[in-house]
Amino acid sequence: MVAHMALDFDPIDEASANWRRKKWTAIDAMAAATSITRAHQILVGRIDSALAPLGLNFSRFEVLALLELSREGQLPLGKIGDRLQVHPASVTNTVDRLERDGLVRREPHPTDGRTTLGVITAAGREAAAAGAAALGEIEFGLGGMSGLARDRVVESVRELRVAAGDFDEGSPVP
Amino acid sequence: MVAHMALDFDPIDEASANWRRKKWTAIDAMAAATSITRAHQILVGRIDSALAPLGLNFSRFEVLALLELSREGQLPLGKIGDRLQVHPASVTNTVDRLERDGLVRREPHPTDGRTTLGVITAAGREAAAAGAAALGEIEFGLGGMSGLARDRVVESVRELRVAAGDFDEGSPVP
DNA sequence: GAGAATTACTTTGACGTCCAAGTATCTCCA
DNA sequence: TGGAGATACTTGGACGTCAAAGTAATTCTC
Repeated sequence: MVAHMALDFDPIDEASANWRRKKWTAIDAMAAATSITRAHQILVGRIDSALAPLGLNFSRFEVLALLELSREGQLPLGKIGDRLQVHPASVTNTVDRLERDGLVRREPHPTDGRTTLGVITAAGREAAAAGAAALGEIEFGLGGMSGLARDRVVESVRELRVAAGDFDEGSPVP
Repeated sequence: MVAHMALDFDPIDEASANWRRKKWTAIDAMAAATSITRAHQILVGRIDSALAPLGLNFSRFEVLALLELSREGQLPLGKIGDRLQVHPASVTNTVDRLERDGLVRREPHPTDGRTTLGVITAAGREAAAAGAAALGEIEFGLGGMSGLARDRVVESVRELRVAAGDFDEGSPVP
């Protein structure tokens, strides 16, 4: 984590004022984008700190959780990338480390020679549960954000995710 | 950018359902954290694409914009890190590249021998303006998110930023 | 006023992400 | 059925971020 000095003003408000003075455009968008960037930074810092004692970080935990929650405890690496929206090379890298730590193992796909399956191990299941507990404990780094604000973030970002083509609209809330 | 397949369901809704089934906790927080993570990913992708033709990326642009908006067009590197909330080593790295491209130059601080100033050059000012225009054009990657949603994100994240100690509360909106 | 502590920046190393290119396998279709 | 194209994963390179250690200069303190 970065050691910061607390400012005596809201840096985003100040940036907005400066941009306005400079007559730059899309100031509301700038403020929102900066907010999301900073929020992400705060969350990753808190989450990685909470997972570090378990030998995990957010990426590794996401893969473990996805496998743990899958029906068979295994998924093709490509499927993992699709679900987590990360690059295939990142999946390879993450699974390498999980495999090195004995939390996941690779297996060949029974019928498709191109495909590699990531299979969660018993140790992996334990790590996933421990990670979920640790993250629940710290509310996924969202401490300080109200329930209403959390809901609004989810709703607001859903608009963006739909626009980005993450999924087809109109899916029912389970 | 990662090439993704559009899913026919909302992956966050689905994850929430799975976590509920597993009796894991803080599901609302998980959904909000996942939303912020994904939003950040979408924004960075769009923003970096828009800035790439200018030889910039978001980090570099942020430094340039900060300098361009500063009173003297120059700031100590440490100040830059404080404002942008990035690690000193990252500032060094970013300024290295900006300096290599002639958009910023380093100068010794006139009275404090420890301090290095980042000074924006004429080319840097042009790049900052061009970057701001390019980002305004794409609304900072927020295309698809309504004005109401953007405002709500800013408000919601402000709670988190205050909790994280980014700044002292109660600063007036300029 | 000399040494200790602090501050500012850089360097080094570990890790994560992406792109582009490479290898292996499968699918499609003439 | 055999080759072109698509698909799945890995590798190598570039870049960004952070932590920790190193260097240099300033400030504090007795």
